[in-house]
Amino acid sequence: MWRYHLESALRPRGLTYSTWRTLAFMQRDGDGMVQKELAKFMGVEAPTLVRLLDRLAAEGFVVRRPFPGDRRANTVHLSTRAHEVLEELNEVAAALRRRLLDGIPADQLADCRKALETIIAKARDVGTD
Amino acid sequence: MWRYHLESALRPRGLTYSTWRTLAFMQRDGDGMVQKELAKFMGVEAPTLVRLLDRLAAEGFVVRRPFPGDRRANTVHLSTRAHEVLEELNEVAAALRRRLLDGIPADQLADCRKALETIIAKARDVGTD
DNA sequence: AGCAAATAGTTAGCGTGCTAACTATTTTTT
DNA sequence: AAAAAATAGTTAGCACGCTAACTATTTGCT
Repeated sequence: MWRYHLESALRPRGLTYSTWRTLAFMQRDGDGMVQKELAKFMGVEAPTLVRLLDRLAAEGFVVRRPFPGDRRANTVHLSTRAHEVLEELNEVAAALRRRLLDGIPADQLADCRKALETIIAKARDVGTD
Repeated sequence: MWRYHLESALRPRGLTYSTWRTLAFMQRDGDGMVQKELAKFMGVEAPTLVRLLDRLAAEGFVVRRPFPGDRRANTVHLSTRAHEVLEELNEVAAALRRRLLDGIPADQLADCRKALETIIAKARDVGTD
């Protein structure tokens, strides 16, 4: 539903939920990262990121540059246009988030977060035993 | 992660997470339903269900039968083989669920559920205003 | 009765996730 | 120094979610 409600703001700007999410991760800390790192940061496999970047590059939101020191690798960078669009969209996303969480008691949210993080930790363990 | 950990039990039986989920919904209450109803019950669009049923029918897990009284509609039914496989898989899924939730305080889980349900309710509202 | 609108199911096509397999480069081993 | 193994990125192909558009039937209107 989160995705769904954002679509109306994303589509007219030529983005989908996943391409927007990619830009958001880059903005947060990933600008200049090598693809492999960004994929891990986003929790996505390398081929998935390749296609997202292909689209973003075609639309002029992202540039791939050769990584000096390893000719296999690219660093990825946000265009100025990407920064502009992100600024608008971050506000839309924040408003939706506020709206969805509004009125939920803080301790309930805290418990929820705690429970979910525990589940995630346990799930990570399942493979390794 | 839930999906991912179930895959190892599903794949050798010729199922994916989504096809298994379809069978599980049918077992729970959807056996004999018309496709439209089952889709709604599962929270999925009609064309999505069509493809899932196509695969399940091809593998012999499911049968479509004409719905008496409306020649446009089919009812869908589990095969006996589907019932057998479901029995095994439900145990696997229950074990995983127990394992993931084990040790999380009951009140934390209750708060989590409450918070998430509130968010879902709010999200449903977003469209209608 | 007869035409318009709605409905059940389907097909077509896009976006995103995955794994497997390929190329080009880098690192490690011998 | 040469061969083997590992790594970054990519391509190919599958599954599944969606919307849009089509067919066949049913329902509703006049």
